[in-house]
Formats: sequence, structure tokens, C-alpha cells
Amino acid sequence: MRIEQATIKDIAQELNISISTVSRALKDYPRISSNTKKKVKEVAERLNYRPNAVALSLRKSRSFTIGVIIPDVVHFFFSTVISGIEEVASSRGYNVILTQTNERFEREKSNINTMLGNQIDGFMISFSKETKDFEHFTKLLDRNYPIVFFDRVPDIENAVNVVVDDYQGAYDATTHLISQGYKKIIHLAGPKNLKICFERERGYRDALSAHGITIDESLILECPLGVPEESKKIVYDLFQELEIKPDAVFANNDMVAVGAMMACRELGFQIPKDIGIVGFSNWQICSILEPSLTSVYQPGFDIGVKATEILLDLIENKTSIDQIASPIVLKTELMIRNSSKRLF
Amino acid sequence: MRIEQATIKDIAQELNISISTVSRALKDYPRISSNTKKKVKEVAERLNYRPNAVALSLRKSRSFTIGVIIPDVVHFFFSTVISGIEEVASSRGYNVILTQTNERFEREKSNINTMLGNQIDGFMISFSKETKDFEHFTKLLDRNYPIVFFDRVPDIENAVNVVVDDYQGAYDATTHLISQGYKKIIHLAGPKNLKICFERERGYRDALSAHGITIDESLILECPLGVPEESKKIVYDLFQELEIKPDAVFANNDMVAVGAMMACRELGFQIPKDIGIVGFSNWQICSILEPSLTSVYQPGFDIGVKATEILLDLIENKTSIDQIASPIVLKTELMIRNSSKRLF
DNA sequence: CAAAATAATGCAAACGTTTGAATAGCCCTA
DNA sequence: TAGGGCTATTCAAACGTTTGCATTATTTTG
Repeated sequence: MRIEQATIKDIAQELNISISTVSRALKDYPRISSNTKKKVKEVAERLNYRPNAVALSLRKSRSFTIGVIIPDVVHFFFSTVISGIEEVASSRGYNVILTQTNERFEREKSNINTMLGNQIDGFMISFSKETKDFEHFTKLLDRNYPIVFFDRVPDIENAVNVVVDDYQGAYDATTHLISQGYKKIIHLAGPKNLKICFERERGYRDALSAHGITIDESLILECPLGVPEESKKIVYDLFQELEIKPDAVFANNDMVAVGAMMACRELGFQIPKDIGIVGFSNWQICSILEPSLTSVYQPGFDIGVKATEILLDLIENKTSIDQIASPIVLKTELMIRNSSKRLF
Repeated sequence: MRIEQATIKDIAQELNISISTVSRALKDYPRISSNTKKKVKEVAERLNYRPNAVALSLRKSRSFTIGVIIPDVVHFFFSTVISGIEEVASSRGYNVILTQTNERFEREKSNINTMLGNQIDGFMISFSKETKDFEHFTKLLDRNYPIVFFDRVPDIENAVNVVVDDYQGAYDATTHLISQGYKKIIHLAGPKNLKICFERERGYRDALSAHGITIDESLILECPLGVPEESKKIVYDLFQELEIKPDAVFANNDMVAVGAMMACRELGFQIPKDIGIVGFSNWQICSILEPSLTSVYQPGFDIGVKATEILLDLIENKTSIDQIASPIVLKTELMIRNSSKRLF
């Protein structure tokens, strides 16, 4: 039914030589006469020969494939990371197997297992929101299996982590709001078990303190789902409740910031005149919104690139875990737009 | 260095039986005594045995892996499709290898080639904007290689195509604008060699004709890049130029629609009062924009699901190409929002 | 011209499985 | 007690490569 791919054997048969000669001819071994090489390559070309990567994998116990495990493909940030991963991997001759966990712990474990069966050369992981236990990672790390974590990284020894400077990004964002004259700044936080969220909150807190503003815990609100509807309601309710209204929002991500914008609009507040808003991630939408949304740019593509480069270097033994200063922290950049520009 | 995975051989050695017995015991062959089965499974468990998928692939000439080739991961629509693909594939025990072409013809070809080497069981392809020649597809199809095309599909015999009803979506969108009293409707088109764009334009044209509006070719403008900046300029220039201003825009995608919105805003037109705008794709941003953007919903996830189901059925010989009524057309849905609601 | 040196090729094992065919026990029967 | 019929197990080939070692063919050397 399905037509067979030509193999090295077919070439050998056709030329009446041994398969080892063919193999060597194709790889330009010096010991093979240039005449044979020429003939072999001709036939290979003619039969449209492609080496069977599976056989190669088996022989070499290397698959030239890396496994990527992320919570959700449909997420601007992650898709930019994937793009970076794919770029580096393919340029260095590696394939990328992709699975998403949909934020489920069980799927994370089972995905890792099937990939292990597939003789993956290494993993790139950003773990799920449900993941609190890291044993499935440590078991692999103990066996010297190459893993690079990115964005959502675990707090375990010997893990190579590539992250964005969430703390500094949040610090800069908050400082920017303060410098624009905003004083009572809400923080819409994420789940604290995610380090990234924790760090963003810490940046917010430190920025306030550094500018002599006392931290009001009631202004720190958790938005666990991270969707606009949720944060809209939270902000709306808070404003109804408080007598002295806040004058700014620093949101843990752009979607949450958008919800805050919606709430403000419905409450009749002007952005940025009455309320300043800053998001996090710098999605495409930021520049499209009205007013455009100030946000902290996370270099997703670069994270993918950097993390993959390290992983491949580990796989190819060009470096070792103890030579890597983990975490690798990539710079964020505050993209100032209209939602927070009160002074000119 | 790296610790070895246990193999069937290790189990055999430990129990002093042959590897074939182990293999059969693990698969519950009836001829194996339940005693041996029990012992084998125990040892397998203890050694944390996982079958080597690579060896299996080689033996069976099947890799249980499908290759996905898309232009760009960082694209809301494609990422939803991927999500659907991943979902079905993983539930049916398949891996997904992902590559992007970045809209390059050469990368499309080379990606296909490396995947072929990896003994991929089948392909899911949405081709690049540069692709005009389909020989690299037909060569595979002639060899009975399972391929399912989605979204950007080629016009070749025997291809299985899964698409969205672009024509109907565009027709509905245009009809909606007409029903809201808009008369002079611009169409911001995409590159015509992409069937989807052609179909959208056709839907636009037919809707106008069906409502007795003569088509004004000067109102059909191509936006090849499909980014807001481009369409903004195009719309802005057109409005400057024309004496009798258009009163609506039907854009070939949401980003292009956003550009049109920006242009209108700068020109001082009110949306939807002066100008109605409809986009295509129904990205997340649509409901967030101010005014919210009417758009044609494309079921990306469902496309991924449907396309993958067909591909796997083809791979597993549960169906054959001539049993499939290609193209499979999935319904779109017009999501009416404020950008086009002039009547109440 | 025999032996040594060199060049070119071939053999066979290995990677981890599956699987058709062969074999080893064992009990039963005539 | 030879053979038949089971059951449980083993052998060995195959999937497509790579690669250390052996072999053959060719040339050089004394």
C-alpha cells in the first residue's frame, strides 16, 4: 500500500557493494574511493534516499528530538517561547515534540513518561499550575537527564532555570506609576505558588517601600484565573467598597489589566487621568487598546532561544549543569504607553 | 554518565528467561503461564521499565508520531488549531512534532524532508504564503502518504482538506453590514493565492450582488502583510482620496480590522455611527477593543480536532482517501459586537 | 618476484523490539 | 514405549543504521 522508502541496502544492492561501504561513502569516509562515493551518491539521489532517523536513533541512543512541555499553547507568551525553541532546535538539527498539560499535574507526569519512552534527548518544561510536587523532575535530574525549565520554574537544586526578571519588571512598572504621581496603587496578583507571580508581587512591594509608600494589604488582590472578567469584577467591587479610591493598578498580566480597564470605564473613571494602569507581558493587544496599555515586555522568543541553546549544549556535553549559573535571568523592558502617562 | 533505561533484556536476565518470553508476558500472550507473567511484570515494575518507542518504531515502521507544519506558532488561530491537534493526538497515543515555516517555501520543503526521515506516520499541513508550487505535496500523496491539509489548503486532487467556511463567513459578515444600513463597504483583502482570502473576497462580492449593490473594484484593497500599520495607512489614504466616503469596512482578518479602526479614529469618524467595521477570526482582542469588534468566529480548535481525527483514521486504515468528502467545511459564526451595531 | 605497505571494501555485531517457527517438557493413549 | 497432543518456552530473523575488525585487492619496495 504505502510505498517504501529506499534504504542503504537498496543502494548497496543496486551497486553490488556492501552496505557498510554505502554507509561510509555517504559520510565521506576517507577510506572510500572517490569513484565509489560518486556512484553511491548518484544512486542515493536517484532513489531519493533519506536516512532513517529512527534506525539512527536506535543505534546511537539519541533521537535528536527535544520534548517541550507547557501548560497551554494558546497563550501569547508561550507561543512566542515555542517559536524561539523551534527556531534554535531546527537550526541545530533537532526536532521538537510538543505537549500541553492544560495545567494538569497528571498530564504533566504522563507526558513526561511517554516522551521518555520516545528517547527524547532532553526536556524543556514550564510546569502546570497544579504542580506542587517536583519528584517527577528530581527523579530525572538525579539520573542526569537534561532538563531546562523556563518561566514557571521549580525551586530545586541543580535545576537549570531560564526566567525573566519578574521582580525588576514589576519594580520598574510600579516605580513608573509612582513617578507619574499615582499614590494608591492596587496590585492584581496571581497564584502565589508560581514563583513568577510571587516575584512580581515582591517587586511591587519593594518599589512602594523604596518610595516611602506604606503597603496596604487590602490593595493586593489575587486573580487566580487571570481572565478579564474576573479582574473586572474584583476591581469593580473594590472601588465600590472603598471610600478613598485607588488611583492606579499594576496588574500581574495584560488580561487582568484589561479587566481593570473595563471596570474603570464602567465606573466612569478616565484612564490615565483618574487611574493609571500597567500590565505585564506586553501582548500584541497593548498597542491596540484605547488607551494603549503600558506593559512590561517579557522576551518570550529570547527565553525560548536561550533555554534551547543551553539544553542542546547540555545534551551535546558542551557544558555541564554546574557550569551554568542558574537561574539565567533575562531583562524585561517597560513599554510606556498612554494608560499610565499622566505627566508630559 | 547518563543512566540507562532498563530494557526487556534486563528483565530476561534477572529472571533467567528469554527475551521473547518477557516480551510476550508483558503483552499478556495467552501461551505464557500466569506465573511467569506475574514475575515479569513485577520485575518490570521494579526496574521502572518503559518500552523503547524508538526500537518499536523501527520494528513496526510506525512511529506513532504526526508532523505538524504551520506558518507561524505565534498566531492566535494557529495556536488554537495546535491545541486541538495535540488534544486528539495525545488521547489516541500519538506524539506531535511541530515545525513552523515562517512563511518560507524552502523551510516548508526542508521541514517535510526531515520529518520524513523521522518516520512520521502522517502530516498535518497549513502551507506558507510563499508556496505556489505543490509538487512536494503531490509527490507524497502519490506515494499514499497520509496528509491532511487545514486552513491554507492546496487545490490538488486527492488532498484531504479541512477548512472553515470562509465564503459563508464573509457573506454573512457583509450581509450583516448591509442590514445595518451600510452601503459603501470597503473590503480589505489578503493575498489572492491563498484560497481562504479568495473565498472571503468572493463571499463579500456575492453578498453585495445579492443585495443589489454594484461592486466597486476600487473599494477592494489588498493588505498582503496583514498587520494593523499596513491597513491603517491603506484605509487612511483611501479616505483622503475619495470624495464620497465609504461607510463600512469588512476586513479579511482582525488585525487588519484593527488598523482600519485606528485610521477611522484618527480621521475623526465614529464607530459604528459613521463607519461600521467587521473583522475575521474572532481573536480574543475583539471583545476587549473599544468599541468591541464584530468578527467571524473560526473554530480553530475544532479544525485541529477534526483534521487530526481524519489523519489518524487514515494512518490506522480506518478510512481511505476516497471515502472522505473533501473539503470538510466547518461552520463559522458571526459574532456581532458594537463596531457594526448601528440599528437597535 | 616475494614480501610488505597501503588502499578499498566486506563481515558481523549492536541498538531494543516483535513474531513465526522450532523445541522442550509433560501427560495421555493405544 | 513410541508417538500424539498439549503447554510453555526459546531461537533467530528482521527493522536500518554505524563501526571495529578482518579481508581482499592493489601498489610499492628491496
